[in-house]
Amino acid sequence: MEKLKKNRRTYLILRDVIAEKIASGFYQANQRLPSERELAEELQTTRLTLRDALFQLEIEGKVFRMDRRGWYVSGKRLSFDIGLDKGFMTNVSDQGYIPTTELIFCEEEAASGMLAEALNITKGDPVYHIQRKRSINNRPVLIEDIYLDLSRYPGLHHANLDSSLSVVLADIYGIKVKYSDIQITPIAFNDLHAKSLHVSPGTPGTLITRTSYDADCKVMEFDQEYWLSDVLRVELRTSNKY
Amino acid sequence: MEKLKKNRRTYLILRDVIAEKIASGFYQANQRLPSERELAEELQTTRLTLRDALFQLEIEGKVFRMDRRGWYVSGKRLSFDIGLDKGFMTNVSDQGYIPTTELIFCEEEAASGMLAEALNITKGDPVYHIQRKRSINNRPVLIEDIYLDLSRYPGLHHANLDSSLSVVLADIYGIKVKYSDIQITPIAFNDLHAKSLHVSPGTPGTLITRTSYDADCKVMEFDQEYWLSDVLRVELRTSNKY
DNA sequence: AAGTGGTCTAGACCACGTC
DNA sequence: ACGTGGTCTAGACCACTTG
Repeated sequence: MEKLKKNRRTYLILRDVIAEKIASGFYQANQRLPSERELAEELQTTRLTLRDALFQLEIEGKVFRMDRRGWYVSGKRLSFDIGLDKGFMTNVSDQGYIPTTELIFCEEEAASGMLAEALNITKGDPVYHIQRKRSINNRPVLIEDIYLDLSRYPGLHHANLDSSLSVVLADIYGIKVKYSDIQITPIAFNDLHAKSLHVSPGTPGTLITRTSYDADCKVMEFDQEYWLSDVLRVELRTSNKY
Repeated sequence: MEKLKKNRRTYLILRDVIAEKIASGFYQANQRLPSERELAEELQTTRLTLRDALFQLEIEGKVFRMDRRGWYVSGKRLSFDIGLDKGFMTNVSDQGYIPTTELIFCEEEAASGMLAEALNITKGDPVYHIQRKRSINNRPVLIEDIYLDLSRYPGLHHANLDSSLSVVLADIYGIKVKYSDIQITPIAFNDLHAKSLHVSPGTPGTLITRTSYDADCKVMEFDQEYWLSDVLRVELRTSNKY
């Protein structure tokens, strides 16, 4: 590797060099890259400049980090059709990946003002808060917070929450989603959520917020999904309004 | 400003200090922050660490950069309801901001393979390519590429493309959008698009791709919008499927 | 012309993951 | 215990924007 020019966007050149090695298959999907010090030496540059190049590739979704574990080559993005209510597990396995869900906690708590508004209840009312971590091929890719109006779902504590919640609500309570209001916001992971996903605080994320309504147009659940941006592509078809 | 501890995520502390000054109104929306060197001195740190803090705030959407011009405090995000086909101009002005559109170019070109597929025509067929830059309160926030099957829209060259394209298509050709297929993908700005928006290459962006269909379910247009992530929140309601 | 942000150098120590 | 990535220092020059 010959010496590159100084002070002239070296990191963009390095970015392209590494991107090319990924495109050509020299580095394979999900493979760990050599250590930063090795790569920097191989490319005749400093660690700092090399890291700039890797950050670029990270934002582009071509590599990802596991905090303090190293850099890995990203796989294909998950295509997430938000109009179908397919659920995470089905959606991921349909695309040939292995999904897993881990329940982090579920507990009763008093509704905050924001939650009360979202669930259309009174502040301080009991809500059921479920937090789950979901992975694709063993890589954690999203943290999900689900909030339910506890008075609507007596005995929910006993249900198995590792799989699809909508199946549970349909089977036990006979309640199905009619439609949902959804917000998609680009965000940065905060320190807590970042830690859960083994990434650095500030990693680019996509927050998908969903308020689901049942056949009576009553709020069924309020849901916040914090996705790592590089794994995701959202798809949808607008409804026909004519 | 007292001296902070070494080697201990100083930049996260600095991030919070600056975020607090923004939240408290000490720094107002759209105001330019002091120069990096000034801020670093004021906060008793190095420019590099200070920049780490600013990058964090950038990913969080709390500040933004104009390339080589400095750091600015972000305003409220634009809420973009993707189900309504309100159009950029109306949408922005409804939320109290001033929208502008600048035509960068429009030209006839031969369809690439990808385009031919999207427009359901044959590779090499003539397409009309329109590129526009759109701004909110004078800040450029998105680059838009529109592709049209030229054989469907004879004489399109003469139309005024500064305003709404859908209005043009409806008024002149009597064609209206029935539904659209949409993809939302987190991306990084490439060097070209970054330059157009006065941001650095690699700035986080959101690509919204839209294929619009008319009443006969024929493709009307294919559209790629490259948004700066920090200005945007996408909203939608899933269609009722029961 | 001055000042700014953008990039880069050549180191260093720390906390954590892995063995 | 070792190596890794994460963070930080104290500079420097360049390209560009602004006055």
